[in-house]
Amino acid sequence: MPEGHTLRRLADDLDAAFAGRPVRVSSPQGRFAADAALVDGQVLVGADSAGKHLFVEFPGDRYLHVHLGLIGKFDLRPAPVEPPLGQVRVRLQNETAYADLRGATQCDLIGSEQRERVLAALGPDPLRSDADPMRAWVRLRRSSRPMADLLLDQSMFSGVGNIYRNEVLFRHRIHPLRPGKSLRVGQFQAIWQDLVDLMAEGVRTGSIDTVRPEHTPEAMGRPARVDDHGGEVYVYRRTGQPCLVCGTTVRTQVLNGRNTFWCPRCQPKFRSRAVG
DNA sequence: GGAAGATGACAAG
DNA sequence: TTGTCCTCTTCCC
Repeated sequence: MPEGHTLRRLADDLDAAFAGRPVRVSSPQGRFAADAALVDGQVLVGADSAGKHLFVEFPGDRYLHVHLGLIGKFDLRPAPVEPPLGQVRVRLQNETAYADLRGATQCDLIGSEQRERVLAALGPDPLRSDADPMRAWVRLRRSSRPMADLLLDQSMFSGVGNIYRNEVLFRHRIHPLRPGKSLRVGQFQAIWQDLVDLMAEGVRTGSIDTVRPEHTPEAMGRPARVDDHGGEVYVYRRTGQPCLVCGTTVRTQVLNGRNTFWCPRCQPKFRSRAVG
């Protein structure tokens, strides 16, 4: 489930398990073998995340840079170490724990200059206290692109993935196709603050829960239900089911290759501007 | 047992 | 817009 909160948790967990001690670095699958040899046995300095990127630091200006993509996983387990199962691109291990990376889109050993380049390409990250949302606003307020599109653009907001974007649009009653520039600054600020809160909660719990207390199963007298991804949501992957708020059937459409979900009643189509 | 799909991001046309 | 990469799970026969 690689959205920003997943990467932040992963960075924190890897840091707790490995930082400050020598670590064995290997590539059972082989694709990372040459790079692994360069840092094998060194002290792991620390792990950090930015947006959906993970950086594991080694001495001598070296960073293991990982992007999990759609299907990547970095599984951390306590010792004893088990033989690698399947395609393990990278394994980190010490006396107390080991972590296996599989299916990542990106996995490279880079220097700080390259790392800076990656960071520079990212928009403000709702999980970082030093993020400046106005950087996103100045672009968004001039953009005709749909909000659904803008929210997934990592140079606009980093760390936001498909679940958070669909859910935050629902929570603010904004139609996915509504152009960025039609938003008022107050709406933008509310969305940003909501992302900050929701994603911080995601880091705490490890799941994406977006349903407000007044709409929970208990409050609405519905049977309890938890989605595949471990939390409760309003619209994400709820195609054809009744909206939790108004009962209207949740709709879906592929937009820019990504599944988009919304409630046509709670998120009414914006009025097109009068031509003239 | 095999196809399809998935919380992502690219390049090519 | 389409194709491609990467791996695992779910669904259908």
